[in-house]
Amino acid sequence: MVACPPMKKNDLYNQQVEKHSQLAKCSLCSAKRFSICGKMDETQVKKVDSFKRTKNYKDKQPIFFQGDPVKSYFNVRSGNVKIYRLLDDGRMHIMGFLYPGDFMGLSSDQDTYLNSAEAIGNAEICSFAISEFDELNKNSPEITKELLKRNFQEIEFMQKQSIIIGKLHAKDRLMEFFKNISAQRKKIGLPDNPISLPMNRQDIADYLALTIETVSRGITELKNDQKIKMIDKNKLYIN
Amino acid sequence: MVACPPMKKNDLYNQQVEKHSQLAKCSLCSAKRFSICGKMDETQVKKVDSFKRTKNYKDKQPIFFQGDPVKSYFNVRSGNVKIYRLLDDGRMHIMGFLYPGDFMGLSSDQDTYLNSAEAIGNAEICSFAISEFDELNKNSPEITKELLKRNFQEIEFMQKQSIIIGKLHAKDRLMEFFKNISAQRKKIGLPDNPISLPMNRQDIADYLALTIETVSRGITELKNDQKIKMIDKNKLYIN
DNA sequence: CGCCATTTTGAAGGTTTTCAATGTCAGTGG
DNA sequence: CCACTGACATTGAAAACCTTCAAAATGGCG
Repeated sequence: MVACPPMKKNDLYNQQVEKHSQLAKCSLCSAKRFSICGKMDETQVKKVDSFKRTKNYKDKQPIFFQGDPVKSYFNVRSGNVKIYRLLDDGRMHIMGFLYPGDFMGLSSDQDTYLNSAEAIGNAEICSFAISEFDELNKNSPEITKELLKRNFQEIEFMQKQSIIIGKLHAKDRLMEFFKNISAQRKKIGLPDNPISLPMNRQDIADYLALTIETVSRGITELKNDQKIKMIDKNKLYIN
Repeated sequence: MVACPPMKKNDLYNQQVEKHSQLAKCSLCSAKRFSICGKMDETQVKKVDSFKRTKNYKDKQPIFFQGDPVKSYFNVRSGNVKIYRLLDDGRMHIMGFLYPGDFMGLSSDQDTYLNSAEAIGNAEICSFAISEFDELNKNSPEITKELLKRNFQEIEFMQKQSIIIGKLHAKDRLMEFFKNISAQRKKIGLPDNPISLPMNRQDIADYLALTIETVSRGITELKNDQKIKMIDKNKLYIN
């Protein structure tokens, strides 16, 4: 039910383009100040710069799969990522959407990923071998503290999300979803209104625990209620 | 919607009975091996023993309120606790039920509690002033590591829970709920079948995002389907 | 322009909620 | 001892909301 089946990896797997090392330099990273790397001192950044790998992913390209052994952690440098789990019956539940600066891949003590991750649109993702990152973390209370803080923020966000999914009607879930995107965009220096939706309707449905039809109808009704104004299919004002 | 109103504290607030210090000693604590304290060395336990306070709570007695300034962290020594949030419209969403050994009160960088906590039945709860606990934590990588691990476990549990709430029908949510209780009981050395339900039907409803009527009907159907066998109202076999 | 994927809309059906009533049980007092 | 009470739980019927299945509309791209 909640457990997960072995996954069929799609054809896009391992087709990411490795970025030229000069362009990938941490000093040029626009996501640095929202990233864990932003909490590192110069020596640590230099070290990260040496062992990290940066790749370009295209829309729907997988980053890792649930069930695969954990070999790397990842940081979103640009673009968006969805974290999801496939259920036994084939349905998908999306745990969250990541933005530049978000870190992924860590877990309690599992040696396999519990969720899958794939790019939404073009995305640049840095990866860190666990041994090298753990080494860095072990010797840096600052990094550990930042990880702990991000964990708490994630727990708090998930608590809000569980209320949204558990207690709100479709229209209200959508409205909260748009507000969350707006807040996230503000946090990373993007305009918070209007907002763009990097994901498609099916992804929104799988995230809010609705069907694509209910999402579509909800958006139509929010438009009619003047709560939002669609600029195009993936861009909207929040009133 | 997801934000929280100021709460009316009920009459039971501040009526907990402080436990005689001899009985409360950490060396006599049956929850120690499931607690953070179980990861501490002798010196640290001695220190905790000196600054902790242990109180007895009765059913429905509040431990802390959402919106109150964070002054302490807490550890469940015996009994059960519910962590919940009150919504603007008065509805309650229960984030989780705690068992002996569970730690609560930490947050990302908030100075107020985001959730409320209250005892379910009789419970013994230890409290630690944040300054003293933070001091201990700061100087102990072992404690920090344990906190980080517990955080990850919490995130992973919440991910499962969001799938349960978002994707399963009432009967299946209930079944997963019973299995989770069973697993939790096993973890702390209680018989995992039959299980007892410390919380009432309304709490189950507020936890699983259902109504009390749907919970009641679901249990009746699970009985008819021979999935469970009720021993009494709050005790059941899982088949 | 035409194709295909995505999105929207429609109508019927299913699950849960709501509102209302009944049932159960432990505690209390006559 | 038994009726009464109040809290909690169960059951019933109608209504609300969402899903399902089906079809039409939209939009990007060769």
